[in-house]
Amino acid sequence: MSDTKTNGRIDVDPVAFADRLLIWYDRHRRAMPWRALPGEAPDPYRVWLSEIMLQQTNVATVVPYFTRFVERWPTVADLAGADLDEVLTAWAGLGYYVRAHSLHKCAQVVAAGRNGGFPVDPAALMTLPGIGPYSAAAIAAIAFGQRAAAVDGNVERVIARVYAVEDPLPGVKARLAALAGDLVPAGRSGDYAQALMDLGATVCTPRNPACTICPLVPWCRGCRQGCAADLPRRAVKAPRPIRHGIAFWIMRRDGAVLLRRRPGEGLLRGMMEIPSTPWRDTAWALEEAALEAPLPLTWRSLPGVVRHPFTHFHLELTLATAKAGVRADVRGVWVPLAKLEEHALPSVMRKVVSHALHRAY
DNA sequence: TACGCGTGGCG
DNA sequence: TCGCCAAGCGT
Repeated sequence: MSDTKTNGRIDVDPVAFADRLLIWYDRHRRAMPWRALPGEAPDPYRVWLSEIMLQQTNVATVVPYFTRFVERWPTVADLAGADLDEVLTAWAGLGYYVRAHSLHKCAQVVAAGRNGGFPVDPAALMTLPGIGPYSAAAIAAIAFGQRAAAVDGNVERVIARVYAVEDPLPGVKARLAALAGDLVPAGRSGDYAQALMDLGATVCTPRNPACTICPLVPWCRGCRQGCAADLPRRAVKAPRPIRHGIAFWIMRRDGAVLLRRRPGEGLLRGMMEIPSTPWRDTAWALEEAALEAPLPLTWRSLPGVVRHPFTHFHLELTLATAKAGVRADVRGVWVPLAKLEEHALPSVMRKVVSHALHRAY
């Protein structure tokens, strides 16, 4: 037996656990643009940038964004010197846009600091915008070799299975973090953090975990009990309501379309949008919606609906279109069709553009 | 503590 | 098609 039950708690030997995991990691290490090669010193700027982008976001999605960012802004000082709107435009499509605001702010704080570099320990990192408990620990471990437990969704899942924790998330978060903290080895902290996350992403997956090839099987109570795939348990979530709106696709005679910037707080903060009615629980009639339009024009409904799922509601947008004169005076910015990509349009608004272009004529 | 905050992939 | 889930943070 590799573990013993004591006081209802499984006792895992941390040294053997970490050794086995690191051997697996050395064999299966996946190259990623922000990862240093073995023996190479990591770049804290790239580690930080990747960790912010990877918050609730898959590796495959992040890679092209990360590459564009470091090509355009190779150092934290470069990023600090960029305009916020440039950063928002480069971030467009990645989601959770408050991260882009925090990223820019954090770069400015760090670049203006005494040594122009990132702080080294988790507590100091936590004081920076956009860096919470997970990111602070991950950056400290990966960039600076500190012994810190980076506990993300992957690690929570692995730990819940190893210890067969039946209590549901999010209530059990603190306990999982404590268990994870007890297992962090003294050496190779960065490799250990990345190994545990890689294992969660590729072997100890949410559904159909590959227990037959898992290096942690000797210690995994969830696997032995056959309940690994059911863990971690989660509290039931409230159903997402549907909200409705009408978006106004306004084409000027010279071929430009009206965009406007969303407020600096709330959903899609600071991003550009096709103007629309407020998004509410009931559908809009066109005559009623016209009162919310940026200009008093003659509207025509386009067939079809643009659907987009947000975290806490589903949006259904229909489109109304109209033509405006070149002298139309309105709050917003007129953008030629060919230049829409140069603006910070979130995915839902790209869907609106696509829908309008396919249905308008 | 619980909620607001995007998007894409997968079964 | 749909619900779940992802290298979470801020309030």
